[in-house]
Parts: sequence; structure tokens; C-alpha cells
Amino acid sequence: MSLEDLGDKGRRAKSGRAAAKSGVGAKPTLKTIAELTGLAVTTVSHALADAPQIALETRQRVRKVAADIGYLPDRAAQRLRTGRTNVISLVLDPHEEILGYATSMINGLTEALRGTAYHLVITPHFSDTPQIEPVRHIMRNRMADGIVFTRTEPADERVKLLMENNFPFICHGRTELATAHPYVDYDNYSFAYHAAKKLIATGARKLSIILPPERFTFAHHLKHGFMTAVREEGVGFEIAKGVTLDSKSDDIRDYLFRRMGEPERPDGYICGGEVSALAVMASAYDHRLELGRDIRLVAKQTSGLFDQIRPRVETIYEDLAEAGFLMGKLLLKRIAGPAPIQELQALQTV
Amino acid sequence: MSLEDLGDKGRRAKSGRAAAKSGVGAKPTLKTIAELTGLAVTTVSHALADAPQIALETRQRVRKVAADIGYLPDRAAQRLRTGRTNVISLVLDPHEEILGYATSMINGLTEALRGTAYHLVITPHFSDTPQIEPVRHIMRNRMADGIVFTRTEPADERVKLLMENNFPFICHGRTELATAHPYVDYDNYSFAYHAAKKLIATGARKLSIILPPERFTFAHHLKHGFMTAVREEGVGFEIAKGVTLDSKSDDIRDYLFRRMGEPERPDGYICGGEVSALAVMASAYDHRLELGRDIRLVAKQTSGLFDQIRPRVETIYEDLAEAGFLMGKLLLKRIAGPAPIQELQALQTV
DNA sequence: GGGAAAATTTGTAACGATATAGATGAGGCT
DNA sequence: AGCCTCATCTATATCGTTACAAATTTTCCC
Repeated sequence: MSLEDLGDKGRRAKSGRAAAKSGVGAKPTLKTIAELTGLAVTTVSHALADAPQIALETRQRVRKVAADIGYLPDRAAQRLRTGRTNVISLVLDPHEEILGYATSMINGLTEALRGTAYHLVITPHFSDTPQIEPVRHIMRNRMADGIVFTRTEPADERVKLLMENNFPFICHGRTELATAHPYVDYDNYSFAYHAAKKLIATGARKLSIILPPERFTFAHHLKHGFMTAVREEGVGFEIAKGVTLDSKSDDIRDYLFRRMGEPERPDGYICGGEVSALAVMASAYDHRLELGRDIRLVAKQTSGLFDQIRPRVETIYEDLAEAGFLMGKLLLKRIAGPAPIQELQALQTV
Repeated sequence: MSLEDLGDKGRRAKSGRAAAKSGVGAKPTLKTIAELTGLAVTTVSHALADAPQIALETRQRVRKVAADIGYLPDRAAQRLRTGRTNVISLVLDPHEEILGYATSMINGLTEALRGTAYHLVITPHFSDTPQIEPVRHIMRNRMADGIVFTRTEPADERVKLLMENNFPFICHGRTELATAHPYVDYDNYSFAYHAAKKLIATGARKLSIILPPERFTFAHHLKHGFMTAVREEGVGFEIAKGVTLDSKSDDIRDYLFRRMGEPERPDGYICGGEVSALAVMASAYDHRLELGRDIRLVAKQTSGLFDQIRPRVETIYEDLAEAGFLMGKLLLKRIAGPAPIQELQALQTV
């Protein structure tokens, strides 16, 4: 078997020279330290865990030796023995092409995990399987100590499952479930509300908003904020039909181009994504409509992209890297032990 | 200890009903299958490995039972025993803000790993430590069976180290080292060459190119392709000074804005990144220079972004998702065993 | 039917860590 | 001295898997 061969090959992989002071040779284990210090493996283990029943002086000595030879506990062994994986799983739908969305979040997560024993594993969720599958799989086979996922739904099955089993997780977005759960969310209600107000303040008379697919909770938040603002101001409005923020950008543009050529076209657009905002601009351009006069636009900004877009566009910022960072921190707190649920929730303000 | 509690909690996690046919209860192991079939654990292990010395009928029976109860080998145990981690490590610099660069690559990698036993782990490389650190760490502590990294340098230390130790890896970009190594690269020479030719063909008289930091190999490739074209055509040229593709986008724009206000400004720009292309457009806009007349531009396109940009920009496509996919496939091939080096190299054409 | 060869199955040890329970020795008290 | 307590350290078993060597059963041939 080639697999087997490879394992052995990996194991005996060593260069010509023997172990130098940095221990280039065989990987140090507890046994190595035990031999070096004359202690038992068990003692070394306890000493490194800073167990109080080991003499302080011994603990220090062991720690010194461990540091000197560059000992690192074997994750596989720890995992096998304790059941802890030291892994955080980020469930990602590779289909989501949302520009840099994942990258920012990964960066934030990475930063939150920095200095801990935790690793970040990307678990793909392919759209041809139910959304809950990867989560169930991770939980059932204990592939991770905690799960991060995005695009939460009002009655999210993943949340239910994980809550039922008391499995640590955090999601980007809220549910409408009765029981509270950990989350990090952006205040999309306020985003849409303020975006609408801004458009109206600059003269828009009929607003339009492109929403995410209806199944996501934040679609409702956006809609609610939008509706509240237009009702308060008594202006005309519509909700983009047939396209969502998840539609292919060309489809969004085609829709917008069509709509902009019809009578009673909206003159103010709210875009929850950068690409859809560009699609608005492209459609306006193709109709020779002038931005800021014929068509107004407020976009959600999640990257530095819009700093380079001309004409300048009114934007409201959502910090996805911070969201990732918060998710990481809160998840770690949850994994460390039960915590008051409020301490595991965060709402990013506009 | 709470950690321990957590482990145990996870372990005995079971709902009210006992194990149904899907085996909701205790996680099935080889032992479970052994009891169910009346075979020894060793036999089951061999059977699942499809060892020829186990009777075919037995193998089939074992496989059936395993499938029925949803058995999955314990990764930690396998890893401990065999030394194989079933992990591919993608070393990422979270500092790189290059829009969606990582996401596309991750998507491709994920796709390549689909259906295999391999997981993708993101290993961050924080810019405050030497580039080689994460690689050394992964290798020394066998955190992965293979490494993927990007932004290769002409005399890349990581390549040297990994080659010396015969550790499976693949990098995005080539080196100038004497010994061949696995890589996936995009033909940036041709990109720059063709971009320059296009600009000249549409009337540009003085070209400019914004290069990546000089330490990366692909900076040389771009420069070489660029220089070849301008020399062939005998047009004026310059190389952007003081800024690189890694500069903050505002800095790039500031540079361009300044340069566009000076005498003998270039009238044709080659941009190796989407953001820098937008910066060119923004600068031109701010100077009221018209694109296609006063300023020409050819950009590298790595996402659907430019489909929504107006005025339309001439682009040349680089498929990063495919690059990720290729990297995954080639790395897997390398991990499976030694292979002719040419079979582990891929050059994406423009 | 006896015995060797082939086919099939099994026991044991080990990977590196840790939970549990137990061992050792020093010192205090009567 | 004898007994007990406390502080410190240690032996054993175990997590789930697989390499290796060995045991068992079946098959085949004379």
C-alpha cells in the first residue's frame, strides 16, 4: 500500500546530520524529556500541565528542558486521549463568490486564534448537499471543538442541532428561535434604515433595495429597516424582483438595466453588497444616467474597493475582519466553558 | 478541569433514543464493527483497507456493516499510528488584502480535496515573523502531509528547505533555483507582453507598469514581458516607482494621480491587480482624463468584478480557482508518492 | 486419510498523551 | 519506635488504529 509506505517514509525522514541542539532529528516527546530529566513520563506530563502536586522546582526544570529541545505536544495523541481536537471548523460554501467576504472573515478568525492551540480548518459545504450535513458530520465525528458558520436562517437547522447537543458554535447572523444562542451579527436593520434616509435626504423619491435570498435572516432585517425608513418618509419604494445579492452579477446588472429603462424607475438604490453596487453603477452608465442626479446609491462597503471607485459612492462600512475576530474570541470563550449567553453575542453597529 | 468536562460531554453526547440504524449513539469504531461481525479488530481493519489476504466475501460484509453504522476512522488515531495527518496546510499571509485572491484559491483547493480524506488547514503567517517559520513548524511537527504557499521568490528559502527534506509541497509561482520543484504558476511574462502589445496597438505611446514587490519571482516575469514588448515596439516606458501592487490602494492612487499631473506622463498602464487598475481609473477620473483616449489600461482580471466596471476595461484573465485546484491535485499526486517532476508543474497560459 | 501449502484470521505491541489510582519518602506526633 | 499525614512522584491502563508475527482453518495432492 502506498499510504502505508508514505507514513513510514515520513517518519524516518531525517537529514544526514544527527540531532543538533535544536533537535532537528527525532521529534521530541514526553519520553525524551523524561529521559533528559530522569523523571517519569507521567511526571513530565503533569509538570507541563502545571499540576500543583508536582514540586514547583520540578515544574520549572521540566519546562526549561521542554523549551530547550523545542518540545510540542503531539496533537494527534492529545486528541486521541482527550477527545479535544484543538480545531475550529469554518464551514464555507465555496459557491459564495462574494468578493473577499471569506477572506476577511478568515483573517479575523486567524487573528483571534493566534497564540492559542487552535487551528482553523476550512470545511466546505457543497451546495448539492443539505446545509446541515457538514455540521452534523463535524459534530458526530468530533472533527472540531467548535464550529463557525455564516448566512444564518430564521429557523436555522444548524443552530437547533448544535444547541440540542450543546456543541460549541458561533454563527454570523441571528435566528428567530426562542432560545438565545451565540452569534455575531451586523446591524443590517440600521444599515438599510440609514441608507434609505441618506438617499431620501439627497433627493431620492423612489427607493429600491436588492435583498439577499429570503431564507436568510439578514434579508428580513434589511427589508425591515428599509420599510421603516420609507414609511417614515412616505416615499415610493420597491424591492428588486427576481434577483438577489446572490444572483450572478451579470444577472443583477441585466435586471437593473431593464428596470432603469422602464417608467417609474427608482432613483435611489440600496445595495447590500459591493458587486451589486457596481452593477447599479454599470447600468446607470449604460443608460447614460448620471449618478447623484438621476440615480442615487448607498452601498455596503466591506473592503477598500470603493475608495477607488469613481464617481465616489456613498457607503456604510461593515467590518468583516472584526466580525471574524469576534466570532473567534466568543467561540473560544464558549469552548472554555459555559458562559452567560449575552457574553457570547455581539452586534456590530453601523 | 473544564476542558476535560467538555471532552467527556462530547463523548457521551447522546439523545434520548438509543442508536438508531444511523448510529446516533456512541461513535462507532473498529471495535464496534468487530463485535457486530464477530471478527477481530485487526481483521476489520485489514478488510476495510481492502487487504487481499482477507477473503473477498469478508471484505464486502465488513464494508457493508461499516457503511450501515456510518463508521468513519478516527483521524487522531490514524494519525498517531501512521504519522499521516491527512491535512494540507495552506500558508496564508493575512496581511495580503488582495481582493479575493485567497478565497478563489481556497475554493479551488477545496474542490481538489473533495472526496479525499484530506482537510484544508489555514496556517497564518504573520508578517512579523520570518516567512519560513510556519513552513519549518509544519514540517518539524508534522502538522500536515503537504504544504501550499504563494508568492514564491527567486531563491525561496521555503522551497529549499522543503526540497532538502523531501517534504511534499507546491507553491504558486516559480523560483530561479537550479533544482526543479513542483509549482503552479501563471504566465505573467506573457500577460505583461500581451498587455503591452494591446496598449500599443490601441495607440499608447508611453507605457507604465505597476509591479509587485521586487522580491517575488513574478515581478521579474512581468517586468521581462513588459520590457520585451516595449523594446520590440520601440515605445517609451517606465516602471512605477515607490509603489507596488502590495501598496495600500490609496497610496497607489496617490502615486498615479501625481504622475498623471506631471509632464511626459504615461498614456498606457498595465495593472497586475484589480485594485491597482481601479486606482488608475480613479486617478484618470480625478484628472478628467478620458479612458481609452488619454489613458489606456490593461488589467489582470481575477474575478467577475470588471464585468461591472464602466467604462469597460481591457482585461486578461487569470483563473485563481483553477490554480488552487491544480495545486491541490498536484500536491495530492506528490503525496501519493514520488512522481516525475514535470508532472508536478503547471503553467497557466494567458 | 495424512500432511504440506495456501488462504484466512488473530493476538500483541506500539504510536504519544493523560486519567486514575497508587507508591515512595520525609516529617510530625505520641 | 510506630503510626500517620503530607508532599511528591510513578505505574498502569487507555484512547482507536495499524504493523508485524503468528495462529488457525481450508484446500489440495498423493
